[in-house]
Amino acid sequence: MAATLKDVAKKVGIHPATVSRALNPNTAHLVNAATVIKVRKAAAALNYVPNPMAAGLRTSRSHTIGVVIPDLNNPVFPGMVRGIQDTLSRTGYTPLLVNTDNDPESEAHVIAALSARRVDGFILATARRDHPLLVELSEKFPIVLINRVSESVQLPSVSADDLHGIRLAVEHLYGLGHRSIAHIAGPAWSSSGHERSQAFSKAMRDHDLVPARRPVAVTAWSIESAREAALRLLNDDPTLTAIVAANDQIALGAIAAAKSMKRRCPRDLSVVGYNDMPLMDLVDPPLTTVRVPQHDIGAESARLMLSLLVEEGSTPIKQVRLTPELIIRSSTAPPRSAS
Amino acid sequence: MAATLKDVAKKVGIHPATVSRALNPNTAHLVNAATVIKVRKAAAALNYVPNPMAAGLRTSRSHTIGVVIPDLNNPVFPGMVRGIQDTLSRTGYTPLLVNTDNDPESEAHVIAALSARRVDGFILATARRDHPLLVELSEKFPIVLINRVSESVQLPSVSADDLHGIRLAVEHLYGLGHRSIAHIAGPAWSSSGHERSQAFSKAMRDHDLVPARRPVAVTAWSIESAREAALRLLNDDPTLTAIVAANDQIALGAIAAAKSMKRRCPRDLSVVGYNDMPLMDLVDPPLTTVRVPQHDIGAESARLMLSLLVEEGSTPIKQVRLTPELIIRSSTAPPRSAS
DNA sequence: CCTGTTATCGCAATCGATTGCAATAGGTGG
DNA sequence: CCACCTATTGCAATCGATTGCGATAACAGG
Repeated sequence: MAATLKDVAKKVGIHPATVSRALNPNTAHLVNAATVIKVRKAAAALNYVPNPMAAGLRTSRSHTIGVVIPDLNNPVFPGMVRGIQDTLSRTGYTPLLVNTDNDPESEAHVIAALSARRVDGFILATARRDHPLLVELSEKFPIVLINRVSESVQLPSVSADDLHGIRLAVEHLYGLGHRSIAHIAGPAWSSSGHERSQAFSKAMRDHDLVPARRPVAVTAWSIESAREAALRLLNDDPTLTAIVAANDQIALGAIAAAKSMKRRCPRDLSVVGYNDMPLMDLVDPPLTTVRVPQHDIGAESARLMLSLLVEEGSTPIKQVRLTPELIIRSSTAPPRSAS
Repeated sequence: MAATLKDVAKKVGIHPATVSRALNPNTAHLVNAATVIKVRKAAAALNYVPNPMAAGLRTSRSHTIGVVIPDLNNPVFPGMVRGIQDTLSRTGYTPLLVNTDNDPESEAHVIAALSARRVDGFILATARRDHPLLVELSEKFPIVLINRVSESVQLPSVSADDLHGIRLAVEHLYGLGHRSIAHIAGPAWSSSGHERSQAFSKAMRDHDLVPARRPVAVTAWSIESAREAALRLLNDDPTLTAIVAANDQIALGAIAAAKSMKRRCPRDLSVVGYNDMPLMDLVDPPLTTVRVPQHDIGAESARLMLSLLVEEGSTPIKQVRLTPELIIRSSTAPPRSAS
C-alpha cells in the first residue's frame, strides 16, 4: 500500500540505498546535490513516509520514550505530560504514557511493558525515596526524573525548587502575622514529600519558629487521606493558625477538615497549597498556593532526555531546578488574634 | 543484548520458526506439546521478549492505537484516556496520545504523525460536525469516536446519552420550580455541543417551556468564553432563573459571570453543568451537574476498537450510548420568587 | 601519463520475527 | 505391504530501511 524506499528509488532510477542517504539529513552530504533534489521530489510525489519499524529494527532505536506517571487523573500531571509531548513530538519522538497508581508492583509491570516495546529511554514521575527498581533500570536505559528526585541513585532530574517554594509559603504566612504554623507532609515514601518537609523545617528555623510538636504526614496523595491527617493535627494543637500543605489536594483536604470542625478558612485557619493545579482559583476558598511551572518541567525533562540520547553517556548528570512562584488568593489571611 | 528467537532456538536445539510458533498462542497447536513446554521454559530462562519492531515489520501491525484528544489539560479527558489505557494495555496494545488544541490544522499534523508511526487505528475525541479529514481517514483506518459523533460520516462511536442527560438537568430545574431556563451551548462546530443543544430544546418542549429567545453559544470550550456568553445572556433576559450549561467549564463561566453582576448562585441563579469533571464537588458553589461515565467511555471505546481490529471490516457499525446520571450539589435551588 | 584523492553511488548483509511450503517420520486402513 | 494422511519441524523468503565496503569515475598534482 504505502510507498517504500524501493518505490522512490525506482521512480528516480537509482538504488534504494542512495535514496535512504539522500533523505537522511546526516548522510545527505554523501549524495549529489542534484539527485537529492530529485529524490526529495519523488518522495513527496509518492507520498513516501519511512516505516519506523523497519528503521527501528535495523537501528534498534524506536524513537519512543516511556513516560511513567502515578495517575493521569491527578491534575498536576496533565500539564507536565503536555510539556513532554509538545517538545518530544517536535523532534520525531513519541511518548508512551502509562500510569502506576502509585503501586510499585503495577509500576514494575508497566515498565516491563515499555521495555518490551523497546523504548529509548524513560521519563519517570514515580521516584520513591527508596527505589530498587530505579537503580537497575538506570543501568539499561537513559532516565530523567521529574517532580521527584531519588536518593537511591544519582540521576538527571527536573523539578521545582521546593526549598524556595516552601519558603515563599512560610514567609507569606509569617508576613500575615502567623506564628503557629504546621506542615502536612506528603507520604513518607515520596521524595518530594520528604523534600518539602525538610524545606518547611528549615524555613521555620530561619524565622525562629518551631514546627508543630508532632509532624503529620498523609499516607497517600489524596484529599481523603489529607482530611484525616488534618483532623489529627487540628485536634492535637488547637492554637494552630496556619497550615502549609505539601500539595494542593492536601490543602483541599485540610480545608475540608477545618470546615467539618466548624473552623472556616481563612478566618480561623489559613492554608497554603503547592503546585497550583487547574481550578485552584475556583475552589472554595480560592487557594493560595505555590505555582510550579508544570508545562516547563515536562518540556525541560524532554529536552534533557533528548540530549541524553544524542550524547553517548559520558555527560555530567544534570539536575534542573525550576523556580516556583507564590500565588496569593483567598485561603490565607491574618490570624484572628491579629485582626 | 536482548535474547532473540534464534537464541531460544539454539538453547532448545530446534529451529527459530518452531520457537515462533510455539510462543504464539494461535500457532502453538502446530507444535508438539512437549517442545512447547521446553520452549516456554527456555524463553523464560533467557528472559526472551519478542521485538515488536521485527514482528511489526513482518506483519505490518504495530499494535498501537492513536488517541487524539483536544487537550489533556481539560479535566474531562484524563478519565477517558485512563479508560482507554487500562483496557488497551491489557491486550498488548499501546495508545499513542496526542493533543490538537481544537485546531484542525494541528489535528492534521498529529494525525499525519500517527499515520507515519503506522498506528493500527484511531480513537478520536475531536469529531466536528463538518469534518472532511474524518471521512478520508476512515477509509484507511479503523476509527472509533468518543464523546462526539460526526455527521459527515457514519462511524462507530461511544458517548454519553446526551438526550437523557440534558433531560435530567431540565427536569431537575423544572422540579425545583424554574420556568425561565436558558441553555448556553457549546461551539457551533462541535457535535456534542450541537447535540446537547438539540436535547435541551426537546426537553424544554416536552415540559411546555420555551427556551430563551436568542440562543447563546460559546466560541470555545473555555471558562472565559463562557463568561462572555453568560454575560450576554443575563443582560438579554433578566428574568432568567436557571441555566443548563453544555459542560462544566461553561457552567463555571456562567457562575463567574453571574457573580460579576452581583447575582449569586444558587440564590439568584441556578446552574447545572455537564460531565462532572474532577473537583466539581469543591468549587464554589459545589456544582450540580450531569455525570458522564468518563472512564467507561474510554474503556468501551477501546473495546470497540479491539473488536474492529479482529473482525475484518464487515461488522455493522456500533454506536454505544452510556447513561449519565444527575449529581445534585449546591449550584441549584428553587427560584427566589418561589421561596 | 600515472598515481592518489575525492565525490558519488551500488551491492549485499543485516536487524528479528513470521509464514507458506516442503520434508520427514510415524501411523492408519485396506 | 503399500498408498496415504497427519503431526511435527525445517527451510527460506520476506517485511523496509540502514550502512560498511567496494566500485567507478572524475579530477588534481607531479
